[in-house]
Amino acid sequence: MRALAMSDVAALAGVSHQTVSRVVNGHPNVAPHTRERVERAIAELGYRPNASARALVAGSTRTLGLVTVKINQYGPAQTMLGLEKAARAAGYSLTVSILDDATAAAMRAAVDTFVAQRVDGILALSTYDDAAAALATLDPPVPLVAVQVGGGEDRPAVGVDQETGARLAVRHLLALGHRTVHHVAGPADSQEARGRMAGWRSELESAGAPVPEVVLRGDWTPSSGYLAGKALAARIRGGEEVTAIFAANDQMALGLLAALHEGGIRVPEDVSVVGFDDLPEAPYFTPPLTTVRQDFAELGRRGVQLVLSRMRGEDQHPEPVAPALLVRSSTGPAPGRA
Amino acid sequence: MRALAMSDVAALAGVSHQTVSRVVNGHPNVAPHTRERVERAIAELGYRPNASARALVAGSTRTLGLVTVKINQYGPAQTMLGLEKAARAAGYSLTVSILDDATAAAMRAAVDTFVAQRVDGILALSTYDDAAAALATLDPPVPLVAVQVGGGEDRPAVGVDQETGARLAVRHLLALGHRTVHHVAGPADSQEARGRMAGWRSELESAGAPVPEVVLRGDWTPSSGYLAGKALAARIRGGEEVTAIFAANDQMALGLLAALHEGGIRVPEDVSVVGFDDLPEAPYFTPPLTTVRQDFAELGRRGVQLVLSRMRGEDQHPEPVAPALLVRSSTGPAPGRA
DNA sequence: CCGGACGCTGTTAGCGCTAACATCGACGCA
DNA sequence: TGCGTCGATGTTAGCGCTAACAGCGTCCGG
Repeated sequence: MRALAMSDVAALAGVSHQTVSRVVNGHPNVAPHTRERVERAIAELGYRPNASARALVAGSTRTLGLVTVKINQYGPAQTMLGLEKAARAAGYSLTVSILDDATAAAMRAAVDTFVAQRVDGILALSTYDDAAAALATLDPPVPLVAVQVGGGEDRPAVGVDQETGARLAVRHLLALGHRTVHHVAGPADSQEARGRMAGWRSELESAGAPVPEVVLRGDWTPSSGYLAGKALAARIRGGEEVTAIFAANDQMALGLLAALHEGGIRVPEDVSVVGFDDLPEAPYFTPPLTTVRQDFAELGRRGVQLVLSRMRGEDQHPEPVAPALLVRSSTGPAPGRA
Repeated sequence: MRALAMSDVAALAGVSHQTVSRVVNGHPNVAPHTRERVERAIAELGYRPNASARALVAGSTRTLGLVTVKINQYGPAQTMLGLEKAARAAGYSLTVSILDDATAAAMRAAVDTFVAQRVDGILALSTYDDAAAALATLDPPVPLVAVQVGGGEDRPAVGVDQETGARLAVRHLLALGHRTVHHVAGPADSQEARGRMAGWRSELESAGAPVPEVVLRGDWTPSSGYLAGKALAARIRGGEEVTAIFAANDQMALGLLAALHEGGIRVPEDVSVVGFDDLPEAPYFTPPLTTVRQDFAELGRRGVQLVLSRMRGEDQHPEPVAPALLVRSSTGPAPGRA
């Protein structure tokens, strides 16, 4: 049983396969009643043109490839949604490859598969240095754009402006009268984490506030935030002045909150906490979390827009997406200053 | 500038394109030194075989399509990861289509695109009735398996056993001495939500416990759980006996926890709460949440296994995946019974 | 020393489609 | 009326690949 082909439709409609092709592709110069006969035949047989054959002759699959790493985090997952939606809106399909870790070999294999599939463009989503390094060694014959990771030299990229986001958080805390802001950072090998840390530091510096040691470099998980919270609680009980904490993401902020709560430290009365990401759960943390929101849908849109423009040979350099601060109840005036 | 083809490699290696094909596909009967020459030429040019051309002649793209709806929830997102991983492990690529809503038209369009792309099999992931209904109207020329949604009549499907999961939760609560268990349900049009509700009810019935009215049919969001919690807190203050609550997912349990906390009701001293899903955040809720865990990786594996077996023409009917109860600190003995 | 088998390689056809060119009839204008 | 034009349709080639078959040299057994 051979699959349905254009010639089957042609036979049923009593025309040549080329006429069917013209109807399918909406060419002009087809007599209305011929077009109608062909359309009826298509509907009757349930015919769908074979994309492989089309791709073979057209040299384009109208497909984009997405490689991504460690997508269990909220941010990457949302970005992926945004990318898929934007791709589909532009008439492209998305083929995904979700890697466990960003080794150069795994990246290379994924990109290789995409190249073999003749995707029209490739999107790489990750914030880890490993991924960035692996990307740098790659030179696929189609445009490759990095999402949420500065691609290095001349690799085109889109991202959210982490530094600005962090500055927003710190500025908010300083405005509330806190003398300084402690930071629970993300992993050292994440560009995103470093961006947030850089923003935190530079905002403190430009406000003339002291820059404390980073409390802990977590791994984005609630559990590492919990560890940081335990350490911080001990220091506070030891008399150290810690009144404001900026956690590099909401999940760590959650762990932090739990540890602080256990340690009998009240948020926001004793300590203010800000996160980053705006998880759907964040408004229901105890207390509801002040955080920085990233617009992942917009990021996805720009990512797709950038590959498409590269495919057209344009040399566009999009602006980073601006994040926004959402103030809820986990932040308040510095103690003794209300 | 034409893209690299097999003939370019053949020319460089001084052989026919068919010999290149044999090398690429690992056929025997190629002289070792010829093979080596060809391999060198491939490496030198960075040649990758054109999957479209292969698919055209072989009739198989080694690609699976995944349609899914409302993937912002943790469960579906994790399942998708599991599916991608399992597909890649089996040597298949995954093309995804993430719909905003499960209208029949959108589903049909997505499946149509997959058929045009000549995917070898299709996976449909959703728990909503809309999606199930839309699926029922579809009859693609390749196997279509439903994941996490009973496909109806003869549509092959894999899923987690929601009912058993719910019974686990209820049994745990009853064993702690609670007279009965209240339920904060998920949306009425979700099969998953109904499965959890059915398990809750039947476990209560078989234990001879009274079956209270469902507190509220939420929409999986923390915010709907919060509403339920507000209502419940009011009823408790009004003197009603509510000591154990089973929320249909962790996010709603989180909202519930927040509302209970605000209402001055202690968990687990006054009320025990169980969720469903085991979010990464769940151990860090206040208090850490007892919940039911679903093994999404396993679900993904079975889903892929099922399509593949269908593609081979087998008629396999896999068992549902068994969930497991994780006891943390949000559940305790019924008040006055410690 | 010859014929058949076998191992290696090349040639050919065809997968389903689109672009380019060919054909054919109708119509308008001189 | 004749010819050019144009619109509708058909025919052909070729995209890059694999399967099937053909050719050709080598080696072994009788």
